[in-house]
Amino acid sequence: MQIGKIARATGTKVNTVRYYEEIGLLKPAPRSQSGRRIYADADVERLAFIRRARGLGFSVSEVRSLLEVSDAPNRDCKDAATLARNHLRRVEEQIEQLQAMRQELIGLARACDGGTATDCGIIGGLARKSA
Amino acid sequence: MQIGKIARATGTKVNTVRYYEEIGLLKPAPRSQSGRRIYADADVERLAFIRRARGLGFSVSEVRSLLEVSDAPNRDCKDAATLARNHLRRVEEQIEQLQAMRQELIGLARACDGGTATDCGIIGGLARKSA
DNA sequence: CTTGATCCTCCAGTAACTGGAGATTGTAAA
DNA sequence: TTTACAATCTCCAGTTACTGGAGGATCAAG
Repeated sequence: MQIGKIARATGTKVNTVRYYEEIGLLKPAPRSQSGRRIYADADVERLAFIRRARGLGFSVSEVRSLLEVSDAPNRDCKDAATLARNHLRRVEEQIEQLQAMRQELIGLARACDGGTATDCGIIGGLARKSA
Repeated sequence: MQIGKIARATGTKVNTVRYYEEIGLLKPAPRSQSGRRIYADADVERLAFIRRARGLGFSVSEVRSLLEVSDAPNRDCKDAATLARNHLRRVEEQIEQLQAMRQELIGLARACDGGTATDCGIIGGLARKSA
């Protein structure tokens, strides 16, 4: 299949597929006579794997590591497990940060009574130390 | 005061202060004879405002708008309120997304029994559609 | 008079794509 | 057969919000 099809099959943009090849997540696809990339079913699976990992927030370099493990079936998966655990921790930290932001934003919004900027709790809250 | 001091006072890097000037969040600071930027107390407050807004996740362009409102004391603050509400919604969406990721990651991690890559629930979970 | 700390400007790099220009190639209808 | 249109190709610039560094001036202290 050509690039458009594998892109559609995995919910990826065509440019992104080429980008993944460029950075080595996908190996260079063989070409047709006219130079178009040709993909096999296995490539769809690999790309889907990449997309799922990215969708879970793994960085490209982490995905690279995950693919390495995946490509070596006999390999111990502890690297993958470590990656996943660390990533989970990061995600949880982000959640906490965002929840703190949320609380502050709610506080700010509550302090806004719809008057002028001087009286506005949002502007005022940002301007004073006790945000 | 010079740039190092205002930077320290607001927990900003020196380069970042210059960057904010470059993109117009701070107006060009007057210079000493030798060309060094000179700041007043009001600039500390403005920079602190910027930092707090950024810390709450507002984008630079949103901060720009918030500053505009803040700079026009008689202006109706509804633009600021709208910005804050929209931003709050974005933050909440992000929290939800991250929580979904978190659940999936926990599921993946649980499926890993520490064996080889072939049997690993992490690799397997990423490889199969039902992640 | 020489450190060492600050400051200056300019520029490149980060992450992970995304979009577009300009040129081919493939296909299908008129 | 021509003509149109879709899909592909390569290359390159732009996005966000900084961050870090090179290379060079300036300043205060000892």
